[in-house]
Amino acid sequence: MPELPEVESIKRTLEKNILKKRILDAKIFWPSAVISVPGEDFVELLKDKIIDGLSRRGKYLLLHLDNNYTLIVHFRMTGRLVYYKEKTTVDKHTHVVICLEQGELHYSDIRKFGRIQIVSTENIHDVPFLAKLGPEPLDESFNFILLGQQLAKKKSSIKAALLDQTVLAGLGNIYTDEALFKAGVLPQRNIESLKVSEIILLYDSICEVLKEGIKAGGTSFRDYRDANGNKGLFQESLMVYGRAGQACKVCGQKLTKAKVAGRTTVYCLGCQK
DNA sequence: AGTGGCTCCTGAGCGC
DNA sequence: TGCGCTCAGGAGCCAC
Repeated sequence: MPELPEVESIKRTLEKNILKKRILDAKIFWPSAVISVPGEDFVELLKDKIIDGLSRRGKYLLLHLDNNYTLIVHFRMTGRLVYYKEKTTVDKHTHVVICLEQGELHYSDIRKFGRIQIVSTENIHDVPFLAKLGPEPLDESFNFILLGQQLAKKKSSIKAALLDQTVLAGLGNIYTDEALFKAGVLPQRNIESLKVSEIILLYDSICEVLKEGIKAGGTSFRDYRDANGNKGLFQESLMVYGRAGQACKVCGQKLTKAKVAGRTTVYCLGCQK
């Protein structure tokens, strides 16, 4: 499930292959996967355009085209964007193929939650989900004071707040559980109960797990692949996510599993307070 | 404003 | 072997 480190890894592997390449055509196999500009044809907006740049905002990947349009890709659970040097056959989960002057870009998604949207670049800040996104945790301008201010807007559990993309952009279930473990904070804790020292620890932990995730090329728990079709390695470094019932790698205590903020959550009662 | 439930989807894993 | 069930979940939406 692509979160910030996975989308960043896709962006980095994609940059090497598709930057400055011209789009010749696009084929849509499952129309619900794409959202066009009202009154415009998705494929026509792509044809003959050059991919001028790539960026990432939270869990969204942005492909900037030279006609002042931007493709926004949200992978949700099982979305993939893979570059192939040669023409490649599609499978039943391939929803969009973007044909480049050299190679093809395949968008596939088993669970069909993801979407590719094209918007006019000048209106990009009006796109609701982008406009509402909270700060980028790895931006230089982000710090523990800003984290504290963002958290103070909420009155929920710390886990629910960290998953809220308007509080902070890019965290999903995996990195939230990992950051909370590293910070020694229980996911059910109410935000108001957090001490400044814990906010600082949380800030450091969020940055660390995200950076380690990027360094490892993301987490391939099940479906995630980068733009070259390769798995990430961070799943080998996970301390709690997916390890319910197993021994804590730090204290040896059996890890606890519970529903917090409607999500499966794993934590250590020995290490997290 | 918060939570919980529903929705969109498919595949894995399980019991029988 | 295969059926039916449960679970996984990002995020928008709605009811309470």
